[in-house]
This record gives sequence, structure tokens and C-alpha cells, in this order.
Amino acid sequence: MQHFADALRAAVAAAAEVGIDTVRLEAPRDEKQGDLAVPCFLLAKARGIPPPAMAAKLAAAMAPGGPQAVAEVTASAAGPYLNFRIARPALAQAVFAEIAAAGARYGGSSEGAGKRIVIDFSSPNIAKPMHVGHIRSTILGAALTRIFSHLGYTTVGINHIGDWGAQFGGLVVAIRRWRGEVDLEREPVRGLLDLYQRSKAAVESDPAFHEEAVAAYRELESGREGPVRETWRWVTAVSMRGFEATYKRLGIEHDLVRGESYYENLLEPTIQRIVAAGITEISEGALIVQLSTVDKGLKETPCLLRQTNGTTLYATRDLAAMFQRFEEFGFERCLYVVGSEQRLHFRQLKAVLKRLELPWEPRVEHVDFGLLLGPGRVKLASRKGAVLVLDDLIDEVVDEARRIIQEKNPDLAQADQVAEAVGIGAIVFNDLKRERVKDVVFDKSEILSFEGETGPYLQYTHARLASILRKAAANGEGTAEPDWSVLENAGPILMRLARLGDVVRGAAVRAEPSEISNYLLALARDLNSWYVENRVLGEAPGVTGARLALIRASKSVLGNGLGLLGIRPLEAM
RNA sequence: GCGCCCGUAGCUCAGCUGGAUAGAGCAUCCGAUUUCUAAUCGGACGGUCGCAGGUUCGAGUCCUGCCGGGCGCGCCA
Repeated sequence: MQHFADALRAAVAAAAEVGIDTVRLEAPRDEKQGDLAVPCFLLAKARGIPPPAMAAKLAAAMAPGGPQAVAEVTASAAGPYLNFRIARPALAQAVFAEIAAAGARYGGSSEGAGKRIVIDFSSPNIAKPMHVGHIRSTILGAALTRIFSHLGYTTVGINHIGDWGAQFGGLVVAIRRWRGEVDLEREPVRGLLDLYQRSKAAVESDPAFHEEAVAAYRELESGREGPVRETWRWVTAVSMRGFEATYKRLGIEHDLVRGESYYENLLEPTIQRIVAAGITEISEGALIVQLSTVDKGLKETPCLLRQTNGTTLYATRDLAAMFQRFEEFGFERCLYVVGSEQRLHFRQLKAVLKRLELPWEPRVEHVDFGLLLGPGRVKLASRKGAVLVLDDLIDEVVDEARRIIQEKNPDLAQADQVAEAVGIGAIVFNDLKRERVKDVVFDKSEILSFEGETGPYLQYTHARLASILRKAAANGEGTAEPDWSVLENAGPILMRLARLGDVVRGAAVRAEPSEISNYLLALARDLNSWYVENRVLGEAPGVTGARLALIRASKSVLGNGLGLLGIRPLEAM
């Protein structure tokens, strides 16, 4: 397919006598206008003729037998536009050949070979179960990891779990005092959550508890082995086991699990390094870096590295982690998949890197995303009260999927596995279908609906394509020489199939998986409409052959795209 | 007050680096199943692209101002 685009640009450049870079090839809004088009405004200006005249002149030059004719392509002028239509048989064969040759790699490339992308995602806090507030980072980060891998990058997914901080002093004390009151054996995660919440309250209301909590945290920070550290380790291990189970369900893996505690010993060297650079100052007893010289917007918000009481802060730990990551991985990009409420924080970190004059500062990116809102657009706060545990949500959606399968396809084999995949597909797609920056209103009824622009819709489309292929194989159909002329009406699908690589690349550049989601929705819509009108099986052998080739290629592309998002393509549902 | 983000159909959103009559899904209404899975498909209804200027041959897209909503703003993470 690419060779058509290249040939067309070259031909237009030659016919218009301009440099190839001034020729912009784009997809017309309306398919009827053509497969590709060149608006002739700029070309006309360069040559001093009116745009419609330019378009007409180019169309003539590119007519069959003309000096710049491109094989299999018809050029026509429509006002100031030059439209191209690629002959369907040639287009179909080129696209299908590419898809078949690349297989699971289709849509990918090797452009990232030898380059590393660090992706910090999910990063839940220990002692609490993962709740719905964590799904965005988790699902976005996992999708980005797959997208970059598909483009040949070496990805390093890091789970920066929150396993450090003063709150663990309180938790340790709560465990010490009340461990007999909750079931830490059978339901350790829920038990810990209970104790965690009680410790939060106790720290505020009970001065004695507060004092003990502070002492416990100091003990933890000291690095000494002992009961406090042992308890903390146990909490970490229990929590991680819970997270791992959820990740496994979602098909998500991290390459490294490095909590905040990992950087414990790097904090002082990090501070020393920044102090040595001479950019720090003491303000109101705290060690800070002024940022206004590199970012005017940060005039009133310097970066705090050390509190008056001597302890470090969030920013200190993140800076330590950034330095460490750059030294260890020499990343091409380092992505932080973290909510947009932390924009200021990351802007500050980048400003510190700028003040240090580190050339790799632009490679650090905050891949931010909008808020998760509850019904009525109120913020779904994790600290107060009832939050929806992620596993419970998954269970609920999977149950609904199972119910619908029972209703629509009671004879389906392996219905439980399919229900799991459909339920998870619904949740994952719900989080990837909109632009990252958009807030997500957590609407359970929407997640439980499997109609319209949903993961199950895409999986259903895929399953139907699979079903047609299965039946064709069983009938021994599709072996005849395809009659490509019957794909005359499949132009939009063919052009779309050809575009996956561009879409994946764009999604990577902008760290925006929704671009793939929207592409897949459009592809599925095209396909569902198409095969209603174009019967595949039982037609003349050449007709069936050509249509089967389209189905096969489409299934492959749809499957690849779903895989990138983290949704299982299903053979039946 | 300052900084940043968002503002397209009743609701939720697409609209690629500005380009040809602004597109989907949901909701509402009508229709399609003797044939490849109706978790589908077709049709109808529905839009001064927040407002006002500006740049441009051309602006939903770029610039400025305003309005509305949200997030954040030194010793939490």
C-alpha cells in the first residue's frame, strides 16, 4: 500500500514541478471522492496558477498513457482537489499480501529497535486493594507498553508501588494493636484495608496513637531490622500477591516492581547532587529549588526537596527514581502514566531537570489522564469510605457477560472463559475509548452494556469473522482463484486495513491508545455493514474466494488491534 | 488571585500536522432474522462546533480576549 502513496507523491511532484515535500497526500472525508487526494492550493500557489487549473493539469498528466501515470491508479480533478482511486484488485492484493506476510506483526515495525521506553504505570498503594481509581493508569500503561513493543522498542514497565511514607507507621501500630480483630489469614487485603482506615482515624483523634505511629515510621526509616520492618515487609508481600492476581486476570505484566522504598538509599545522593549543582536554597527552613527561571508559570511553586523536619518528600523520591532510570536504561522516553491532578508535580520535576541542564529532560513525559468521577460527576475519592474494589467490579461485569452468553448463545463452549474475556474487554475498552485527558464518569450501567461502541462489540465482530472462516474451512470453500472485482465496494475497508501501521505509530507518538480504539470501531462498523450486503459463503467460487480473503485479512487486523489494547480477540462468543 | 486542562447533536464522544456538504454510539421513533452469531444492520430525528475578534485562498482545528466547568497552587502522595 505504501508504494502507491510513494508513487503518487512522486508523480504529483514531477507533474507539478515542485519538491516532493510540498505534496500532501490525505484521505478525503468522503470515500466517494477517492482513496487519496491532494489539495492543490499550495502547489498552485507555487506555480502561479489557479488551484482548479492545477488539479486539472495534474489529472491530465497522470491519466493513463500520460507522462506521470501511476499504474492501477485513476486520477481525477474535482475543483481544486486531485483525487485518486486505486483499482480494487490491485489494492486488495497489495493489502492482503502485506497483512498475510506480517501476520501478528502487522501494524508494527522495527523503528524502535535498540531503543528503550520506560513506562511507569499502575502504581497502587500497598495495604489497600486496587480500586477502580487505579484502572486508568493500569490499563493505559499496559496498552502503551504493548504499543511500543509492537513498534520494536524495548519497553520497561515499572510498577512504582506506594510502599513508603508516614502512613505505614500508623498501619504498623494498628496491626500491633488490633490484628486479632480482623481476619488477616483468609482475607488479608480486606483486613489490612480495615486496619489502614482505622489507623488513619486514630492518628488524627488519638495523640498517643499518633506518637506511636511517628515512632514506628522513624524506626522503619532507620533501616534497622526488627518487628516494624518485618511487619512492613509482610504487608508488602500480602498486598503484592493481591495485585498480582488482578494483573494476571487483566493480562498485565510489569518488568520491574520497584516501590518507593527501592529509592530509599538514593535519596541523600540525589539531594547532594542537586545541592552540588548550586540550584538549591533554604526557604522557611525547607530545602527548595526555585523554578521561575526555567518556567515562568512556577513562580510561586518551587520544588521542595526536604522538609523543615529533615524528611524527604514525594518529589525527592521521584527525582531519585528519574536519575536512576536514566542511568540504568538510557531511555528514549520515560512515561509517567499518572492522573492529571499531578500535572504541577511533574512540571516541577521537569523544571528541576531543566535547571540541572540535563539534555534528556524532554524525554520525560507525564502521560496524564482525566479524573475518574462517580455518578453525578463528583470526584471518586479513594480515602473516604466506600470505594469499589477492582476485583469486585470485574466479577460483576463478568457475571453480566455470563448471563448474556447464557441468553444469546447457550451452547457456547468454554462459556466461562469467554465471559471472563468479554467482561474484561468491556472494562478495558471503556477506559481506552476516549482521549486520555477526558474525565471518565464511572457509569456502571454503561460498562455493563455490551452494545454500541464497546469492547464486546469489537470482540463480537471478530468472532463472526472467525465463524465465517471456520465454516469456509469446513466446506472446503475459498480455494478457487479469487475474483477480485467483487471487492469493488470494499474500498474503504481496504484503505482502512492498510492504515493500521500509521494509527499505531500515531498512538505511540502521542501516547494515546484511544486512536487505536477509534480506528477499530470504524473498522468494525465498516465490516459489519459490509458483510450484511455481501454474502461470503456459498457464492461463486471466485466471489467467495475474494470475500474470504477480505474476511481473513480483516480478522487479522482487528485481532492485532485488540491485542494491543489488551482485549482478547475471540473465536466465538 | 495565579497556573494548567476541558467546552462539537438531549447524553457520551470522533474529527490525523488548518482543507471539499461536521461524523459515531447512547436515548427516542420506524424497519430488517427460511441463508455466514440480531452483542448486528438500515433509516428518521437531532449541531449558530461556548461567545467575540484576528491570521489565512480556506478555521471545529492556529492566535488573542471573554464566559462556563474542572484540576492544582512549599513542608501529603
